[in-house]
Amino acid sequence: MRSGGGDGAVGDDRARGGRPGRGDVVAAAVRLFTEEGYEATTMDAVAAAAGVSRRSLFRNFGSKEDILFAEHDGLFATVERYLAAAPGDDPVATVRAAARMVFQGYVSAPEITVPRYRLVRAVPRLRDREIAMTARYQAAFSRYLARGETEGDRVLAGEAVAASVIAAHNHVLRSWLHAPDRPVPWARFDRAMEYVTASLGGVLREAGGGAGPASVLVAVYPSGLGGDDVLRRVRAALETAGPDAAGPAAGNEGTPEDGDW
Amino acid sequence: MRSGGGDGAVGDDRARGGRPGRGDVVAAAVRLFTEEGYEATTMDAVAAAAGVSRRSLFRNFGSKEDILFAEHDGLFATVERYLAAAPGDDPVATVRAAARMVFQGYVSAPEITVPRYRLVRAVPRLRDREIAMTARYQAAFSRYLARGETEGDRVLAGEAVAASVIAAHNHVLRSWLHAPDRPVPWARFDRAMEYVTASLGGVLREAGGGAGPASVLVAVYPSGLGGDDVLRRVRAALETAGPDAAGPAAGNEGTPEDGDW
DNA sequence: CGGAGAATGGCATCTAGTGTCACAGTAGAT
DNA sequence: ATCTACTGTGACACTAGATGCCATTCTCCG
Repeated sequence: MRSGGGDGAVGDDRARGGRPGRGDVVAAAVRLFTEEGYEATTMDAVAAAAGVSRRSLFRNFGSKEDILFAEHDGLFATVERYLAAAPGDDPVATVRAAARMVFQGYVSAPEITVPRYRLVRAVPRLRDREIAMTARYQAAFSRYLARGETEGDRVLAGEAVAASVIAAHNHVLRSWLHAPDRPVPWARFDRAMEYVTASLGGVLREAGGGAGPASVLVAVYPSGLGGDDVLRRVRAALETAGPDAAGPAAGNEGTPEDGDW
Repeated sequence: MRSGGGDGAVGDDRARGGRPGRGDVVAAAVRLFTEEGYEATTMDAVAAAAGVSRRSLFRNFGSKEDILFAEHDGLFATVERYLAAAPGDDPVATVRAAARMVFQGYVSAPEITVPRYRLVRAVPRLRDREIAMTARYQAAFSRYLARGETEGDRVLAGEAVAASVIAAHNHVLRSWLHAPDRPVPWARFDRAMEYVTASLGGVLREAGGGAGPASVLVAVYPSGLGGDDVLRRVRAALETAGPDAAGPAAGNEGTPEDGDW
């Protein structure tokens, strides 16, 4: 790994020589939280370790927790744009693909997600925060599956599917987080998704066959983005296979490379 | 409604003339939160309105949020004891009954749950807290359904069922919270439970037929409780049909009395 | 009545989070 | 190249949730 960190998939805004960027701050905070404990680490300590002022910390991250969950917002925004732009012909498959994007977002930034997972398991406050994050995804899935309706079995079915998809996602994700050095269990992920959506999704699937796991590149970007930027981000996503915090990007060549089934 | 409040199903520990009990404090806090907003209400204001000192507030409730979610802990403990003592012959039915207890806990204390629902929808911090609470139930359900196993399809199936049950519970609960004056939709609740567990629960159901909705009184108490206490609590539960904050109790005569199916 | 134990109140203190203002770095216009 | 408008940063002050400490009060029981 490089010396000071800050060119990974964390969020590198010119962290070369000038002021420390978001990535550096997050790295310093994660280190302090891990070494000295989350509660015991004051924001002054984080500010000092990161080389910024305490005020700038709050300005750029909002709160102490948000330092750990900063990259989540970009990923969530990407997922929401994906759902908004997705065709409605096979909603369950769309949600499954969206969950795949979330999973991809986790496994492609292990420098953050792995130590954060340890912290989340230890600190109740952070655990609640993580749960609230996944609940946001679940709510987005439910909204998409409901498609305007506000009452009836359709809504209930959508919420059940969304909950099950999130549960399956978390199930596979946890198993990976326990041993992040092993290859990413894409096969197990797809199998789990298949399992939870096979039975429950019946009500929602009105057209289009089952359609196996999608192994295509999915990229969603803000509409007001220049062509060069899009090209650059797609290339970056293909190379590093990971989204950065500043700009949303999700790249993934989803060939199952797991050997356990 | 009585003058000072405090004899409902909130948690009345001798709130007659002496010091204000938990129920009075919660009632005062809910009133302030509703009238002046959650963030705008300081703990000093709550302490003054409830007639206790600020220090005692924190001592008895732990935090500002916990004032709103105080009764949840008792209900959760009851559910956990119920799961621990339940026979394992039909785990899905057991979880369904546990969800019914939770639902009962909500609908039997509308003086708290209804205004809290309004607050939860408005204040993000409280929304996260509510989500974390339901996640605790979901985790308890998953643990019960996993029954020791830590890997494999059994665990995934259990987590999916737990997530779906919670989703169905929340679905019906929300619809009731929007119009709490209408009769409690027990029929819709049972139908939703039936729906989400019919397809997914197959893996987990190994014995015992479907077994329609249980319409029996379920009461779980700590083992170190005197016979008189048990009798008194059962009677109280039967009369008020609601758990109080100090002691866990869940009463419910579950005859479907809803007219919409 | 009196003492033991628990609950309460008051005080000091810590820390997350916010508002405000002065200052520095930067891009664009003349 | 200089002025200017804008954006980000740092420093200070302040609010409020939360905790530790200790004296006081209340309650239960012998």
